[in-house]
Amino acid sequence: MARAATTSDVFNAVAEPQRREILALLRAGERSVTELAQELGMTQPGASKHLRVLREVGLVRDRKVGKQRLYGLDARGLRPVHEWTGGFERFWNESFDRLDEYVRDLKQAQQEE
Amino acid sequence: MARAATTSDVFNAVAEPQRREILALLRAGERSVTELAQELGMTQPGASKHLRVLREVGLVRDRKVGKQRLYGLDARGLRPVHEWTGGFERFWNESFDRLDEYVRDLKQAQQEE
DNA sequence: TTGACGCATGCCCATATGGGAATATGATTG
DNA sequence: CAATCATATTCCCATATGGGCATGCGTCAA
Repeated sequence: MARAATTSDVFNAVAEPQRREILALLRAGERSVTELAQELGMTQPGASKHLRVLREVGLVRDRKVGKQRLYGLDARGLRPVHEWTGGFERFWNESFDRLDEYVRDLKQAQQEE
Repeated sequence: MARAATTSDVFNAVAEPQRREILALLRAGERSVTELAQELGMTQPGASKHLRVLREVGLVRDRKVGKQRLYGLDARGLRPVHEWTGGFERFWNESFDRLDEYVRDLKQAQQEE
């Protein structure tokens, strides 16, 4: 099968560093493709492609303004990701005396291999 | 270049649905590879491969117990993902009267295309 | 030592990139 | 209509899967 299509869900769309940069930049407001490309140091086609992915999963919206196309953030799709990871919060906050002990045991066990 | 290696960072590792299932299941406690495979309906090699990815990005720890290998959750790596998405919280919570209006404008603009 | 069991790997395949370059598409202006 | 600007697409390539299957490897029991 190969990997899931990056356009299939938000998790995949956000797995790409440059796309995360785009989203971060769009927090400051709408941008045209060229502006995005310049500010993030990518080519215009490159920006377009990433924007397409983001658009298809609904993380950005585009709007035509003259011959430009302004892209804006629609972060609602990130909420599921935030909530999913949030479901693990108690695990990374777990009292470290227990976690550290656990990790220590692991290392010891591995040394004994 | 092709896509970034899934073992390169947590975002990629978590982009795979089955790997998210594994992590979710491990919240209930350590599991052997076979147990995981059975409970999630995947083959043993399949489980092993996903576990390897998770291990390489540090989301799980393994421990030898007899001829079994117990995998346990180490969710600390998920924190950056949670925080990154958290940086968009105010955008998805943004007063919907404004967002809805924005979206409405977008749709209208698109119909006029 | 020989099996049997539990996992990890290696192979092969089909698929989905992400990047670069060239080009098609759309829209605006003269 | 022609020229130009802003984007989107298309090709082509190298790479990284994820899945299925067979197999190697380490461990424990008889």
